[in-house]
Amino acid sequence: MDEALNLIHVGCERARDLELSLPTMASQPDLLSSSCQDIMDIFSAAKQRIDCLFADSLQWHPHVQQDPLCTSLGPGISIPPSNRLGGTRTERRDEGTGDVAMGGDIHDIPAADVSQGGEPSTLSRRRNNRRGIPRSSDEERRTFLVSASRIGNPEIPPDDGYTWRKYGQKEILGSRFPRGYFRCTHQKLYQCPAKKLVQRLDHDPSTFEVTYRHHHTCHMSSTAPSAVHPPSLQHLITSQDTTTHVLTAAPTQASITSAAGPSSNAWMPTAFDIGGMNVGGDIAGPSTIGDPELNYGEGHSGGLDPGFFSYSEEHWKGEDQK
DNA sequence: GTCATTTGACCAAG
DNA sequence: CTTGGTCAAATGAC
Repeated sequence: MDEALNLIHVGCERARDLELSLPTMASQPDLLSSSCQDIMDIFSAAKQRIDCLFADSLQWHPHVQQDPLCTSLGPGISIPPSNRLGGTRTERRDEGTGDVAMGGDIHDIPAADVSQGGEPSTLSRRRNNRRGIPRSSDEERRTFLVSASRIGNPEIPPDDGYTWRKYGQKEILGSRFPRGYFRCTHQKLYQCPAKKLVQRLDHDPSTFEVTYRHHHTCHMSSTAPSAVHPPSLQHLITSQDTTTHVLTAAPTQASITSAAGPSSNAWMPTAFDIGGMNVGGDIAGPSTIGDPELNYGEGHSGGLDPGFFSYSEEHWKGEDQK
């Protein structure tokens, strides 16, 4: 891991140098291009090392990188579909579902499809409705820890570029904070199945556990309003049977919908998404580090905040020591 | 009027 | 029976 970290260090330094040199290099596209290539190569090498470590620690097979189910999060971060926090019955049950087809195997039943029968009363109709998800489903889940404390209000988790509509909130056993349930705002319009569950951590209220289910399909539509401005990667933690990806992102205004109202829970996030597994960052702005690996998702360019790494490294080390 | 949030009830799985 | 996930009526904001 040290080797990967060193590479990331070097890459960050190069990126910073590039940033400082931008005014002068702007007129030298060749130099600019080669500098970008250098940085890409460095991060790419770091990614490979981290991937290898990941594969080893999780006993993944080498094919994991080619596995379309293992979606790249950027340099060094790949998430298997079966990745999730352990502990709950649901999560345990989902173990070993890494081969589940992603995206195509949607188990959620759209509301429009749920109603059956003729003209039942409200009560009977609701009784006939299939409530709750089949927890034994093999649906894909991806869990991340999202720190909201780096930029902006730590009470408000970062934006992920998607717009979410809250459809439920529930007290979870053993948790001080309720879990919020969100679905893509465009679920109906574009039959977008993406959902996310957001829960604040007991021991670290500034961190949110965000679980994504299914992928966004709404942004595939040319008319879909969803714009992806994924967050920058913060770091990841691997522990025992749990691999949790920790990210941080700058909060933005764009897609915060559920927290808008005065009656909303201040902490409850609406958007920070890797629902489409699009992770990168809008912090870096135009100076995107253009590794092909960083082109997360469907045509959304990603960027990494040069400053993010220095932060994440400290964080990483701290977590590694645990 | 439209859209989003809140919240109690419902449902399936364990 | 317990629990997590979802539905949908009620409510509020714009």
